Amino acid sequence: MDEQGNNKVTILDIAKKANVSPSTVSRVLRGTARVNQSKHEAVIEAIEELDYRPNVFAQSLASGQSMTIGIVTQNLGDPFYGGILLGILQGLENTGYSSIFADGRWQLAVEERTVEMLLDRRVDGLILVGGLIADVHLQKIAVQTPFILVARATEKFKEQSIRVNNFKGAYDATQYLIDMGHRNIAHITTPASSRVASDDVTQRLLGYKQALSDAGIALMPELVVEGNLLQQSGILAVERLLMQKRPFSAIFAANDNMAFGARLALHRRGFRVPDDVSLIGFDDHYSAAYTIPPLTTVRQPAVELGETAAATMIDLINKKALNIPLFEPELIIRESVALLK
Amino acid sequence: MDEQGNNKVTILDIAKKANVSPSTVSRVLRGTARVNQSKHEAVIEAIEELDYRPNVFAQSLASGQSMTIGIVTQNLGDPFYGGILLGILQGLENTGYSSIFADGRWQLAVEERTVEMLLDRRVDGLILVGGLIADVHLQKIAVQTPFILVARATEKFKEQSIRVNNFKGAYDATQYLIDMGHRNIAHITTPASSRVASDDVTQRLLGYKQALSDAGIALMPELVVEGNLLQQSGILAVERLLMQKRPFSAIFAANDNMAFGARLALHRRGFRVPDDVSLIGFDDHYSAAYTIPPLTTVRQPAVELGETAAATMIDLINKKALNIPLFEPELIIRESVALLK
DNA sequence: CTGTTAGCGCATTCAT
DNA sequence: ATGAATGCGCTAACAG
Repeated sequence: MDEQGNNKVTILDIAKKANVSPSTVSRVLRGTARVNQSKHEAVIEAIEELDYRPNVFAQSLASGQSMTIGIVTQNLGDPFYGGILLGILQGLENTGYSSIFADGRWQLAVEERTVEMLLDRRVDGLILVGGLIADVHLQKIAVQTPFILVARATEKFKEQSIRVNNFKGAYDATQYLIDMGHRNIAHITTPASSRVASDDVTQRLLGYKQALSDAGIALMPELVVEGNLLQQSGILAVERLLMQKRPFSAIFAANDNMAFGARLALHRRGFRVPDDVSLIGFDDHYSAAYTIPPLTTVRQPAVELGETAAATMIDLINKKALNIPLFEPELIIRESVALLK
Repeated sequence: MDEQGNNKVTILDIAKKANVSPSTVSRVLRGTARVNQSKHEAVIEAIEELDYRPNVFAQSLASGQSMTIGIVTQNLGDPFYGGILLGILQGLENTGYSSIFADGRWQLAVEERTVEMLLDRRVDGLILVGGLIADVHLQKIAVQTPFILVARATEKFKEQSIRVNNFKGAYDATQYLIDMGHRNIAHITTPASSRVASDDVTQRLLGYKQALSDAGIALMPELVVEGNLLQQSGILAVERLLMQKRPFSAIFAANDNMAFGARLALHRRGFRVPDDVSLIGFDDHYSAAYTIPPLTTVRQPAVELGETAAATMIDLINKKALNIPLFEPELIIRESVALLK
């Protein structure tokens, strides 16, 4: 037991107290070499008694390793990303690595500055959750520090990306609507041009198309409208949909946010969900179960993604072989979809 | 312009290149003393050409300052907390300080470990966003590292807490319901016992009571029910409310999550919002505007809270006088409240 | 297995 | 104003 938090205890102090050399202390501390049992114990004891805490800076300076991994976020406050972050933190627990966060706010300039900062701090690895940084820039980073990509477009860096089977998720959602009797199914996606950061959305579009195709339903181009993943854009998308004469009985939105907006727009126009229009989102936003009606959606295993990212990061640092699974999303059936009469 | 990210450039390299001593380089780097104009320029130039990046560990080791402030969160993924974090990040921008995050997950043990980690990393300051750490523990921390409290109960540490006028927010919300003709107004709060971490909620309860009292409306104890701030508990609260015979025409929930749950429960029981029951929440959850109907709520200036926390932290480190304002929340009127016929 | 010797890269006296 | 010297606390060869 100790009383003062004022920690000026160094490795030297405990070396003296334990009657060994500093190096020996360092050895038991890092487990980097075998040490005589009695000395080992003496050191441990001294550490406890003096309440010794290693100076991280000295350690890093001497070893060249910072034992920290940098995490770049874009959406502090977003539930899905939050789940990923949580998973990363859990995955890093008891590994000896700590994490340092920085938020890019979905602004390229901020993100780049952020990464610079992390690199300056000599992080041993980088986990990018979402983000806009160009592949060429990533390539430069790669020569200096290993990185993992989560929830981000990944043509070039598949091997170091944690990926979800968005195609499958979208396919299942669409097929479910078809099974419920719907034929005229609208889809809210994002503009191809802005899909740089999320070919996820592209995969969802493809899944939608494939499901229609497999069911022998012709794709109606007018029923595919675009938004920007924010709620507001779901409203506009539905406005556009309604302005066309092309009828539809169901909407599959590429994410829950847009589904929320879509529902509000439908409501304003006097259409009831699911009585008049069935609705499915994507992400299982944590409000989805508490909306009226509760929203059918596709859940991505956010926490697992994060945990895998962390584990993979460590493997990468240790130059172990990587074997990243493709995660399967899950259709969560709730009351926003009705059988078409 | 440079091409290789491989940075082994030290202060010595640029000293040579600029024909000065390492100390001089350090001086221009830190601006710690006047340096001859020409040498100054030479150093700057060398730095640019060699793309020199100071080694943060060496700096910290030598100076004793880490230039980082630790941030303890509890709710990665929660929009309100996310706003605070964003504000902190913004407030720290261009101050020379960087931030290192850690999440306590609302688990005391995890939180304590987390703080230890941050302390080991010699953070110059600590910002605790929410959290359960006991006051006595905080007291111990205080002797070692200055800290700021945000969104957390704060009997003992008022001077270093960023606070919101929850009383006023709740008062305004309740009064609004009264103005709309409601007399039988239910309130969903949390159990007094679990309010350790959030006397905020207590303040909301008091504001509710005061508004009733000021309007000459007697408080109906049966109309005050308890939840745990999660959506699910809002459902249960309404169930309990409905089971009693005591009629009510409006509900003011201590947060939006519970309001969402309440609305779902009302819906299931066949009550419409706002036709049958008016509803107000608290927090301006970012889905609140997109629910059906859009939810009237009280907005806390999350980002500002964070910014203030950051600014205050820096003042604290520099031992400047603190002058923290009490933040005023704002009633956001939406369609979930109707005039009582 | 263990002690000794050098640094890691920078900030900071101390002289000059 | 500026260079030389010293040390921050620890790790990593190097001997023994």
